[in-house]
Amino acid sequence: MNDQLQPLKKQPRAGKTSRSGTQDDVVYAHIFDAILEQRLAPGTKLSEEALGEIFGVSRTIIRRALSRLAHEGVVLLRPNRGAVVASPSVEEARQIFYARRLVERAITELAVEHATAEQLAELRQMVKDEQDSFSRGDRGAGIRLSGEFHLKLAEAARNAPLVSFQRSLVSQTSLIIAQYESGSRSHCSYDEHNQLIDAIEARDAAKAVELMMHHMDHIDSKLNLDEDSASDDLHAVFSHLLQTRKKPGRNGANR
Amino acid sequence: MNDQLQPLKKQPRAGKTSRSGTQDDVVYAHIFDAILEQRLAPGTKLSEEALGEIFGVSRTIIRRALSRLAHEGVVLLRPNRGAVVASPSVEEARQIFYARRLVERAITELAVEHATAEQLAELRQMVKDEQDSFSRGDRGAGIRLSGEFHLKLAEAARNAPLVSFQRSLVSQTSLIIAQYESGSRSHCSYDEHNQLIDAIEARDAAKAVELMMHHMDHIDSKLNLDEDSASDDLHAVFSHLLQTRKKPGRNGANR
DNA sequence: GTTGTATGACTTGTGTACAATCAACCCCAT
DNA sequence: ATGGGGTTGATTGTACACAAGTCATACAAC
Repeated sequence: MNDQLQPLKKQPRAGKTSRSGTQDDVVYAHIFDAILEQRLAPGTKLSEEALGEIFGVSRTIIRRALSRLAHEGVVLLRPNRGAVVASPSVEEARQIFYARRLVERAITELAVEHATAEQLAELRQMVKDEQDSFSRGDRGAGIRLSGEFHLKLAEAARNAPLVSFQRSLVSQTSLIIAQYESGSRSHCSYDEHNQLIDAIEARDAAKAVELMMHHMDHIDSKLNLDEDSASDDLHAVFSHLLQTRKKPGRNGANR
Repeated sequence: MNDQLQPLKKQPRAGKTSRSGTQDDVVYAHIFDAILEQRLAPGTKLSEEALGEIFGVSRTIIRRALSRLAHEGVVLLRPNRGAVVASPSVEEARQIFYARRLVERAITELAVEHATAEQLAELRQMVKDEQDSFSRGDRGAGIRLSGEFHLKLAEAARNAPLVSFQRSLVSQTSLIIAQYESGSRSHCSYDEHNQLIDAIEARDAAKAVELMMHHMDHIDSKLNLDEDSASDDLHAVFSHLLQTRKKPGRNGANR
């Protein structure tokens, strides 16, 4: 279970939430990334002690990071029963996508109004990185960068509450993609991202919003959130209840 | 400073977030309420030890509650320097109101679509309670109930992410009102709330949204967020920098 | 063979002690 | 008198230890 978490390489990761660098944030960022890159599957149990050993900190720190992740909706904190990576139901996914459309529309309009040349350049760089990752075959990094693109766009909108809400929505979307993705088609086509930047740079709000909505359509058309995916089998139907059924891999526990 | 916090009366408060009752939630709810009722002014220092003594729990619990409040934006957590009640700047207030308009519009549309008869009844009851509080002269409870009305409406919209976002926005709005309210006029006129319920019950989305937007206009027209409020006096201008300037009452330190 | 129950191991919840950090204060020099 | 530097006091950050709860296994009864 825990071999999916790389043990704390100190190198200050690039475009991340790496702020003052209190170990608190480091742990948070690593788990957050692991989820965005889908190295942590929905339903995975997150043991406090195991994580503490991996990152070399006490449970206190882990606990704070988990509680923060829980508040953002990517981790489910069950009282007395520990934390698991959230596994959104179809209904939850719908709600998240609804909220995301709402927020992305507002963000796009605000970005058209407020985005600076510097921010646009950063966005273009991110799209390039994203494209590189995909063509390099690093699907995980690609998905994460795609998410961070939408987050960066929110920052360009200059509205702090929307940014924090967007952070939560983007990471949950990543989880949903992990759970419900149908084909192996590429996700956020970076081409759409580029066109979006063009429209924003041209200060064409109507076109930018239209592109963004189209982009949203694309994303969830790639998922099968239709009921049929539910009628698969009992195990899948109640996956959000069981959470984790497999034993914690006794022997070779931690490395 | 701490005489503004009532020391944990066990009586299970009525329409509140009082869930499973783990002391964690109790502390959170009490501080949250105190802020919504404006018994805790923006900028007030929230000492962990003092709160722990007041509520009869260890700092561990207080710390969790504070971190949760910080995530919702009503408390500012300065590293190594403790927590204070947030004091939003004019710019932050603008951003919050923008986001709130966005969310309230969506919530209203969804509520028109999803609200059950039972929920509408609850909403009407809340408006009545709110009206009672104001006419009873309990301005604090009135403001809190007014905020909880908007929260309840969000729940009727049946969209979990929006509810949690709305919670954060409503409480921050309460702080803004505390800081920037001009006259002593009543706040959310409960009459507007009632008309809103009527429109929702009639499933008239257009009218409901119009009423809600009008309602939002009313709320921030009562504030003076215009620059002039900035030129008031030095103390107000830099309140977000100083946070707490007064000495900790040397001698009779705690108690 | 299945269901219900009890015991044991393990995980999480909470309190407390110690270390690190910051703010205020005082003293001294300019 | 004013500004700088070190010291003191208090508050927060982190780790650890114990208490409480949960889950799993084994055993007994039906």
